[in-house]
Amino acid sequence: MSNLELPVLDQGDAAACCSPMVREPLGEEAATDLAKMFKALSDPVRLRLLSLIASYEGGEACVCDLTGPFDVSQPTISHHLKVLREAGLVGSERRGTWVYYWVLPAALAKLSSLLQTPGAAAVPAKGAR
Amino acid sequence: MSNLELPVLDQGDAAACCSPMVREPLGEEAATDLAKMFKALSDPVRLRLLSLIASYEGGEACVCDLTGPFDVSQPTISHHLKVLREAGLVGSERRGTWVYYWVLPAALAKLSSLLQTPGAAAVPAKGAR
DNA sequence: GTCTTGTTTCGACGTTTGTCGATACAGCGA
DNA sequence: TCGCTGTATCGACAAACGTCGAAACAAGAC
Repeated sequence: MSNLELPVLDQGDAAACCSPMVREPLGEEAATDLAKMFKALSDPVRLRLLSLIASYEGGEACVCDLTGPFDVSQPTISHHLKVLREAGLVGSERRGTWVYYWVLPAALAKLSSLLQTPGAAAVPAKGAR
Repeated sequence: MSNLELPVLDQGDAAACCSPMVREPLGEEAATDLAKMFKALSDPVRLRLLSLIASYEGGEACVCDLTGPFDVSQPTISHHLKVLREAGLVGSERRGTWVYYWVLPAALAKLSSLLQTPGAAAVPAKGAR
C-alpha cells in the first residue's frame, strides 16, 4: 500500500504543517519558516535541480549528473544544492568519489498541502478580472 | 465528476501546470515562470498577507485591514501587495474609497499540485469540498 | 472648491542574492 | 606517494530586494 506514508520525517512543528494557509492567518514564526523554503524554490535553476533530482531513477542523482544540463558553472550548482539542502528540501550523502542528492518528499508535501485551497481548482473564473 | 481535473482556468501554459515536478524535469521556461511565483511567496510578510487575505470573510480584504497586523510601513505593504498581484496570486479592485484584494485560488492550486509527491504525505483531502 | 482619508508611486538606502574564477578538500588509482 | 577527478568553499562583484519617508493620486465630505 501506500509506499512512503510514514516517513516519520519530523516535520518539526506540526502547527505550520498541513493546514492550508488560506484557512487561517499564518503566524509570524511560521511565515518566516515557510518563507525560507519558498525562497529556496524561487530560483529557476534550483527548481530545475529539484525536479531533475526527483526524476532520476531511484530518486537520487549524483552531482556529476546535475552540472551538465545547466549553463552555470559547477560552483554555482554546488551553491544552489547547498541552498536546497539547508532549506530542508533535499538530503545528500557522499558515496566514494561521488555525492548524491535526493528530494525529501515530506518537505514538498508540507508546502503542497499548505498551498491547497478549499474548493480550489474549480473556481470558475471567479470574477475573471 | 472529478473535481479538479479541468479547471480550464487559463493557467496560460497548461504545460507548467498540474504535473508534479518530481515526475519529470522542469523545462527552462516553466521553471522561470514558476520561480517568479515562488519568489512572491518567499517573503514572510507576503506569506502572511496572502494568508490574511484568504482568511477574511468573503475571501477578500481591504488594504486598510492589512496594514495593522504588520510592523512595516504602509507603503511597504502596498509594495508587497503589488508583488503578489504581479505574480498572479491575488486580484484587486478599487471600490469607492477602498481597495480590496482577494486570493486567486487557481494559482495556489497550480503550485500545490506541482509540489505534490507521488506517494508522499497523506493529503487525503484532495477532493476536499 | 478645499479638506481629509486611503492607497500607490518615487527615490534612496543598506542588505541579500546569483554568479564567477581561483582555490581547497576528498577519494581513488597508478 | 603522486596525480587525477569530483565536489565544496572562498572572495569579489553586479544586480535584485525590502524598507523607508516624501510626494502624488483617488474618492468622498465639508
